[in-house]
Amino acid sequence: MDAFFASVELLRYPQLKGLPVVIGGGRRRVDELLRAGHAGRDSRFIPVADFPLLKDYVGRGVITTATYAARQFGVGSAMGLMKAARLCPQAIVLPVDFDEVRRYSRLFKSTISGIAPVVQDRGVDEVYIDFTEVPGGQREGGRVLARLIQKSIFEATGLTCSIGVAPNRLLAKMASEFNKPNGISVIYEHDLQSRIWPLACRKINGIGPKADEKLAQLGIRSIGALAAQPRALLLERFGKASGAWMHEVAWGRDDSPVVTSSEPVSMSRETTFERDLHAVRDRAQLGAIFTGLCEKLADDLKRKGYVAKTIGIKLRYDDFRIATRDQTMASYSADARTIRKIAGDNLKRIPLVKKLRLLGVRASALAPAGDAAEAEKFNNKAVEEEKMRASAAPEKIATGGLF
DNA sequence: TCTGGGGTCCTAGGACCC
DNA sequence: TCTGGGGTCCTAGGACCC
Repeated sequence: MDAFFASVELLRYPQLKGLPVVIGGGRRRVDELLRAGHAGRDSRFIPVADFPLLKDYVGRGVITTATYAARQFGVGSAMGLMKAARLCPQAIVLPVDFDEVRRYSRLFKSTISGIAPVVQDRGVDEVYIDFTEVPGGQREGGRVLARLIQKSIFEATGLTCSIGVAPNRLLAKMASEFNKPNGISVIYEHDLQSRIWPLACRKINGIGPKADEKLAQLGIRSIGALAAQPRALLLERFGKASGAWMHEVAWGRDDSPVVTSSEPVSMSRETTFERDLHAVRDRAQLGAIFTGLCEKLADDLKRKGYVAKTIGIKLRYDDFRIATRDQTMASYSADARTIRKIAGDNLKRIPLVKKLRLLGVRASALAPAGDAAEAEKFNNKAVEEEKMRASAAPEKIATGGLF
């Protein structure tokens, strides 16, 4: 989806069309700003630089999405809002409306599923679609179906998207960037040299800043240059798995399937404080935040019908370093007090000398709530049986084992 | 002027088991 | 004086993605 979060807001406020708008986490909501002295104007649309309480409003937020008009000024995703305000003082900042975003997300995804059922979720604003078995999916190399999907999404939501069509997911993802916004691009296998190889390595989904830097140090800047490397060199520099993968993707090869459903691996809640907190001096405040996170996490688990066996915590110090601690419990749980207890134990295992910036709680080793109850019963039964065996034949335990 | 929140996957070492 | 070869599970950290 094109500039998804921002586009959703433009549906609501069409008068903002063409203006630089950025969506990001503001700490103060619009109604608070009204009270703060903007009653005479429509405070929703006051340029960011005009806020007397700019810092309070944007806080430590970052940009989730910027409209294309805002991108002209060099602002973009993941940039701090304070920095964005300097680069583009006339930008209008709106908070993220997650409910609305999720609503449109469901809407565009169900529109796609109605046309092409093999769809893989890739977050709120992105999917992979398998055209292979869709009637007409091969016409004009997939362009006809892509056009139909684009049109149907626009009719259902009023939102535009960009579609890349290719023989595999890797190339389709890159192709989707070629013609933004509201574009379609079709890539064939024989386009590899002319259209993929000139691109920067960073354009490969899976090569991030670290790998890119390492490649640059080896003088490898384009995908073509990467493809030209001896496989052995990549294996040596990036390890067996990553090296082999890099070689494959540079040659446009990817046989990963479009996966239509999957079980969640973890759920988490985390929050960055308005100011850095000290473990001792701000103990009470920290404790309340911590408990709140555990309660939210327990809620999430219950609402989605999962229980967890492992509870983890994460904290970020004022110097941005991260520490995590995990603990696996004897049984599954989605209970807020249990989570709080285990998370608290985890926290005690981390030295808290520096100030903290972020605190998070994570549940992993998940199981569907019903299954886990069954598994638990089974486990208890197994444990009981083991005890029975042990008491029935203690000498076997004593001599034990193979020898 | 700093730098969100929610995820997945991988690696590497250690405990423990057969 | 010298100590295998599997396997699984757990933990901590890190890269990467939307």
